[in-house]
Amino acid sequence: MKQQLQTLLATHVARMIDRGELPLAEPPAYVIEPPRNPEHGDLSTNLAMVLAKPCRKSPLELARTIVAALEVPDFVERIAVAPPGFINFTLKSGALLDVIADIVDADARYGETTQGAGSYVQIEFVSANPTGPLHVGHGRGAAYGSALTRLLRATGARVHAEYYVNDAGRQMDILALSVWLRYLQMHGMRVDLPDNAYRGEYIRDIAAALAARDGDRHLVMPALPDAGENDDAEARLDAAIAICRSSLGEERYRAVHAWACTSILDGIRDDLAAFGVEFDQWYSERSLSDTGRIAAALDRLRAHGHVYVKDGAQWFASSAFGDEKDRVVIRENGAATYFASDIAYHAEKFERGYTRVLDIWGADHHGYIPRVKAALAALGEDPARLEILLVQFAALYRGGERVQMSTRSGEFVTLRELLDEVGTDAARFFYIMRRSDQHLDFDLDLAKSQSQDNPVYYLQYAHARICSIFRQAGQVDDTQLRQGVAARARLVEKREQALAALLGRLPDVVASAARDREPHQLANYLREVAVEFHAYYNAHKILTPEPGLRAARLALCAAVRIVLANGLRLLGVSAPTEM
RNA sequence: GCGCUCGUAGCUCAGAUGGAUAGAGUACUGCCCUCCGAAGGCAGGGGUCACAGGUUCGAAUCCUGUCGAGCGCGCCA
Repeated sequence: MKQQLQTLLATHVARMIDRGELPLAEPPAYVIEPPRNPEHGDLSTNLAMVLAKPCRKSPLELARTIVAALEVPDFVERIAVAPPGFINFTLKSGALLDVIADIVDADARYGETTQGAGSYVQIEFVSANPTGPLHVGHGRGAAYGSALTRLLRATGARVHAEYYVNDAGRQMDILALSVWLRYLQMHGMRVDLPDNAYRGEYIRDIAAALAARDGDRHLVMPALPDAGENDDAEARLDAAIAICRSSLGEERYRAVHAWACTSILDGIRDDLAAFGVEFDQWYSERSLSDTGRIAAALDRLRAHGHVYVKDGAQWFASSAFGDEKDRVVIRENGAATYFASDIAYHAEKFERGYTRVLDIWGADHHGYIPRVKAALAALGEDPARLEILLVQFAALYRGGERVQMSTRSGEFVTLRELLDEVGTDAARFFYIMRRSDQHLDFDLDLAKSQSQDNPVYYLQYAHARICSIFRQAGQVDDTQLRQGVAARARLVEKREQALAALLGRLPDVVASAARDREPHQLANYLREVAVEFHAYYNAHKILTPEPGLRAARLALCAAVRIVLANGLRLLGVSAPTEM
């Protein structure tokens, strides 16, 4: 109905433009949406007010002119003009209830649209360094990216979800060193772990598993440097890595390195699977250099004249493309920087032919955006095709105090711990119910000990309650459900009309949440549906003795259940039939 | 210092490409199970939308400034 009104108004406006009644070449941007106050009708448009300025007429007068020339569709009860110039449509009550038939017909597919059809989207998220288990900070990006993937697919888009694995670089060397030192300790050697190495308990587990697999094959006396040799802790760490490499030899070092990496990656995969997050591809950073993609990307930049040498290093002239300064891509020691990998990775993404590339990053990386966009521009690509979505890290609170987290020190709450405590459903919903680009205070005590208060239970309860009603009602087969749908005109109560109107919004909400990259819009909407349903349930008896009314109400309940189930599924939250 | 993101009820947050009387959860108070699930419902108080200007029919929303908060500014990843 909304769409019919949209086309009606659109053709009307087009006609006015053709006749020269409007001093415009293109139709203006107006909206048609349900007004906040239901007393103003079922749908409302600001068309006249938007036209007022270019027409130099009063919006009220303009609205009257438009309405007078508008033919009233058969599903509209009346059209009213209200100050300062709204045009309000009140639908016939039967028309509002038609959505129940649509919902029951579409069933699991209700909420899907075609606005994203033909688009091919790549979405990269989480991409946490495999140097330790995922913690609760990563959970937010995981929940967000996963929900967004589902939302985009619901609009008909093809979506390729990807995890970029940082399996190269210094962090991984530190990890390998940390595992090796624990391994040595396990074999009775008296070696110390540097403070800035990875000290989490999981390092011991990996070392133990390495010992179980390889025995004492990596048992070599290291020559660790004295603490006093160098004042800089990071430099001492690099020296330790060098000693680790030379002590083990390249082959054994690679074995330890690979073991550490895959061990942690396996854990991350398991955690994400338990969290309901799936990827189509795990893209290895190491593969970029192995396949020569980094060199190729830098060659492309060089060919365009955007790379120069200074102080022995190679620089990309990113400041010519809006970045605040130029960036090193090849260090003086000949090693490529992380940024160089990222250039190659994004160049490769663009070559794959996506209509849209989405990166979901922690907000602390926001300063990184200009240089990546600059690189794409320098490569001759359109940076606007890359959309970088920032997720603020959740600030953790325990006992009213902020929890400081550090992967290296091993002091953090893992995603796995969170899932064990509150479950996947509560955790996912907790993350998604707020805008992801805003700071989030994650109260662990609340999430863990008082999980009853978590809003997700409110939604799931509504779903379970409906399922319970159907159990009470006995066998309601497809034929009976259709009879109830056919009898929907019996639903004359205000709450029934309001509920039906609300259910009709799901496709719009899904489309809007996908378009704005804001899954929380759907979470808020579902809460509204649950509120409306619980209120309805308390006000009116569903299972009345009167068969026709009872069937109609059951049909409405079935529609609510479908909306809740579909919406929750898009957020990655289960819809239990009983709790 | 520069840049990015913000500032809405006691607390945590919504507010749909600017719309009609700014909402919810929570907390507090009082009601509602002989009746389909009380993990629920109903009712109540609580606001100078940080502050000051500007844009226009209309601003929490857009622009400028001030104050305040978080984050970022490496040949780290």
